[in-house]
Amino acid sequence: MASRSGRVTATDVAREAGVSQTTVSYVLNDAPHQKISESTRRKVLDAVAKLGYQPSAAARALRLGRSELVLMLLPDVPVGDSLATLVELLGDELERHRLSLITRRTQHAPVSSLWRELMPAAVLTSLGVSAEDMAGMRAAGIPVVSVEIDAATHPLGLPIHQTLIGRMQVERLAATGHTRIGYAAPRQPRLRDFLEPRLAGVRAACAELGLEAPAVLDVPLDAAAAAAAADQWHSAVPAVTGVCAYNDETAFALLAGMRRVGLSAPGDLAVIGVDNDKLAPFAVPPLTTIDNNLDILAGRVARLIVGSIADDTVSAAPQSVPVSLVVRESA
Amino acid sequence: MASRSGRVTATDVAREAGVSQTTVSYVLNDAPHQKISESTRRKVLDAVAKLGYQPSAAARALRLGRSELVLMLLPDVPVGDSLATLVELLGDELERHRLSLITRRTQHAPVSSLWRELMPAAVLTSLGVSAEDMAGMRAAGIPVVSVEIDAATHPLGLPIHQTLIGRMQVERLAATGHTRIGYAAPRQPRLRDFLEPRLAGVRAACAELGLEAPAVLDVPLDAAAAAAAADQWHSAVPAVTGVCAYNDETAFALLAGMRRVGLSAPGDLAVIGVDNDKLAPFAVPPLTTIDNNLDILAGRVARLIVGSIADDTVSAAPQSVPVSLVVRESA
DNA sequence: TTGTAAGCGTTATCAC
DNA sequence: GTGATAACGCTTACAA
Repeated sequence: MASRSGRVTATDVAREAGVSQTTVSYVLNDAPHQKISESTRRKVLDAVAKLGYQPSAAARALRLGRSELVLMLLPDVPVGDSLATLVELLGDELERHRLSLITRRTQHAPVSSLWRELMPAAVLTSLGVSAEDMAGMRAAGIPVVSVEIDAATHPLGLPIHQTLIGRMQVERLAATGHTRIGYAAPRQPRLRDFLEPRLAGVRAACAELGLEAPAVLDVPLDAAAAAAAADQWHSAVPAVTGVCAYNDETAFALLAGMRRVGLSAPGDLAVIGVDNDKLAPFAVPPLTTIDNNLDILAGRVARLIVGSIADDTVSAAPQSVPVSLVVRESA
Repeated sequence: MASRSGRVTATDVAREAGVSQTTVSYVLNDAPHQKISESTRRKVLDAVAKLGYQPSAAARALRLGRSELVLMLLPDVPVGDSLATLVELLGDELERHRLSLITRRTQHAPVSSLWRELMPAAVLTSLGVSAEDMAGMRAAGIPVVSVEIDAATHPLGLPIHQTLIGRMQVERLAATGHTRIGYAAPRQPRLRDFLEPRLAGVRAACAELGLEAPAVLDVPLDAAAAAAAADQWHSAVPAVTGVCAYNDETAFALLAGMRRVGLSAPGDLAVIGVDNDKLAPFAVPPLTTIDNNLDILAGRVARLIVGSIADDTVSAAPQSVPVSLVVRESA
């Protein structure tokens, strides 16, 4: 029976089981250093089941000084397919550990007020979190895992090798005989932070393979504009014959643009995307792309989080996440 | 200065401002029935700013009996593009009201333990939440907003007119001269609950327009399989000339399948999707589709939630969400 | 107008 | 082995 409010509390369970509330807590938390007799344990568990008791997350958080929430700070970019997928996968993964994922845009509220308020069990950052905030969180004992673009500056984070992605795109194009490479960049300035490392990888790979620097053009998500870019690449001298697209979305736009000016892939212009979008197999022609294996990343990040919550030692070995080439027909 | 833990509490602010902790609370909560002198208010706010005080969500939740979390219960289907978008938009919208959206799969944990544990400010349900859970939540005073498929059974929810979507698809095809309609259904049995009302709408519209019942075929996300379906429709007697796809994804697969067997849209087979996927303009040919205006839905749901948290009167007027036809070239 | 004090439901430190 | 008891940080009658 509930005390006076509608809620069933540990005290109610204690009363029902004929033990003290303390004992209930011991049983439920699997006795840190306590020995609970089997009979008591039974009585308590029975009472719990009978009353349908659920501990209050708020009370627990207040007492422990940290909640079971994982705060994910998102950069202020339009969340694309792949980031959305990562969030979803991560949420599922964390759910298995009784953790709830909360996402917040970095810009909407000062980051510091956010973590102070929520006392999250861990914080996941990607971009745009200030060094002070980082330090503050760490000082407060909150494990911070950063899924960063640039592995070098964040040695404790889990890197997505954006640079590697760019490299792999070029390598594929080079392997299929292309020597003059184009890069289809999205227009939104907001994406700059994501774009740059990928483009850097492309540039580096071109240099290493002895190719000319990539011809970078804006390819907005608009067929007409994409057509202009396609045309420009095609009629350059020497002509660009292979294009790395920032992502699959951009690749789709480019393919549509090419169609408008009578160009086809991979004959006139080979196109390779990034993300392995669900629709990539249905592009015309089916889109060759780089899969960043977000499911694997999600699993690793989740494990890293769970681990750093358990151990205080943030031994977060920054394992790089595999990235794979998916060959279809466009490149 | 923090008491002894690292945290800055309202008591610290009080000390700094030279007032009682109560006064701090009054000032910060904008004085329900209190009159605070301007000078005190200033002192408090200054101290808050100086110390960087942030109230503890846990303590507040414990005291108030409810947190500032909004729990969204998701059906156990692979979260597709459109549901993911809804979640994202909703999260952004709720963030503006200082609410945090938490998503959970209905199946992973018993629903009752979830809400009892989190004491959410509101719960958002879509499918697969039992009547008992509903009743339990309502009894506990938690506003429940259901974004349901079937408006009739959930008069307090906010309906997405899935049925209307199906209707509109057929109407477009009929308007462009098609009399024999096909329906491209996804294979996953998990999607049944979403599929059925749409298909029902298609059936109803066919009947009302005096057309034959739709020829329903499975169109999995596989070009080869989709090709078989396309062929079957095309060679039926009388031939199916217009197909409603379950969603844009299915439509993409179908278009790819058609290409394999030398069929083209809309000439041989007109295709109309649902979702207005970002990539729909880049389909070959550009995909005609139904936009379910999730941004509008998200806004309404958010307002409904915020409203029902404020008022206790769940006057949730179930306003239906507009759905619009986006004409491109495929149908 | 401001302060005192009683909880909200846990966990954890002691006694027994 | 088990049980009082004191926080955790906040809101809100009730006093002053």
